[in-house]
Amino acid sequence: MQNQSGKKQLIVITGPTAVGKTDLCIRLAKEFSTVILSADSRQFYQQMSIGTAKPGKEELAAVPHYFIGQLSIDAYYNVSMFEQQAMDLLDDLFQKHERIILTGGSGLYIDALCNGVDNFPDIDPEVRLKLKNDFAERGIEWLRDYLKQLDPEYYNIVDIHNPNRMTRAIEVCLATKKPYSQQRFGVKKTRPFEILRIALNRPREILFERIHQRTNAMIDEGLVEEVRSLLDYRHLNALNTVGYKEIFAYLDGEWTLEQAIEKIKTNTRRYAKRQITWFKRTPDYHWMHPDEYQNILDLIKQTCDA
RNA sequence: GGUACCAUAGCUCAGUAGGUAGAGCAACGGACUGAAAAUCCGUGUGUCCCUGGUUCGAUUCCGGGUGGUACCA
Repeated sequence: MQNQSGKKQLIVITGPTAVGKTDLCIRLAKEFSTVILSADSRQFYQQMSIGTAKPGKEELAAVPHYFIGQLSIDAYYNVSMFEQQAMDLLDDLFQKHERIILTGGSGLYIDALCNGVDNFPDIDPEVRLKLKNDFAERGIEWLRDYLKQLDPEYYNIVDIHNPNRMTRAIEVCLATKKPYSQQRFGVKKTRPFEILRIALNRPREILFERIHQRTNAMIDEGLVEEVRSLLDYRHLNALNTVGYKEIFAYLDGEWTLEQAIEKIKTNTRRYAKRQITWFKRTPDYHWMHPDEYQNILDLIKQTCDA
């Protein structure tokens, strides 16, 4: 079953939201009697199920899943923690499996596991909070000036319209007392396993139709109630999420339910577009249609049995 | 059936004192290293309903047609 190098294989199955990743992965996992790791930054949260289109009970029972619902809604989490935990877990799981499936739509998380991310110290949450407040009070010019002073090199390449990017750089500078740009290496880490990257896609029109249908299904399954039960946590980052923020606006009386549903569909379409843009820049992806099961199977076997 | 008003981008609409047109939303393209379903940047994609007339030139003015809306019958 192993390839020439004797390495195990991580099969990455990604693609835009609603393309059909879950169904395909369940089928593949059964075929290879293996397990599924999720790289979906919102399905991590225990209390977010309907709105994140988590795999259903039957699916979770059929194949062991990891990184689904392992976090409480108020837990802090980041991509570096994911990299570490997933690497540790893979180390263990590859003892028993030749192939393991990684699926999900969070491109940053997938890339962190495949390529690694640079090492930065943990940042005191108070620092970020203070920067956030200062920015709200003093505006983006202040943020720019601050960054320019701490790290002129990064200032020159950063998107100076993007507060999140600049805030991140500043907090690293403050925590390390060194410019952020001098700690960004972007070196690709080598992994002790082979990685096969597959990106699923469908004609745009069809994808959008699926988003439309799936959003309606979420409402039928009780999305409004799920969101209502999370009202106390609405300020948390985890809930700054398509499908949740729109329903909050409905519960606030800002939009009708119909308006909120339309907004969810629109924002989901945009999210799907951003995902596709992200995946396109990694040339390793084999772009496949989710229905090409045999071709996907052949690709996996070919890569591994070669 | 009559009268009035309307017909411009995917949608809602603005505009052109006659020189082939522009906003919002949608859409499309892009960026991305601990917030990533986040955050941010860029792009107008058009038989100006059809058809005659006037004019060097009509989306714009005039006539007719078609469709829609409102009111009157």
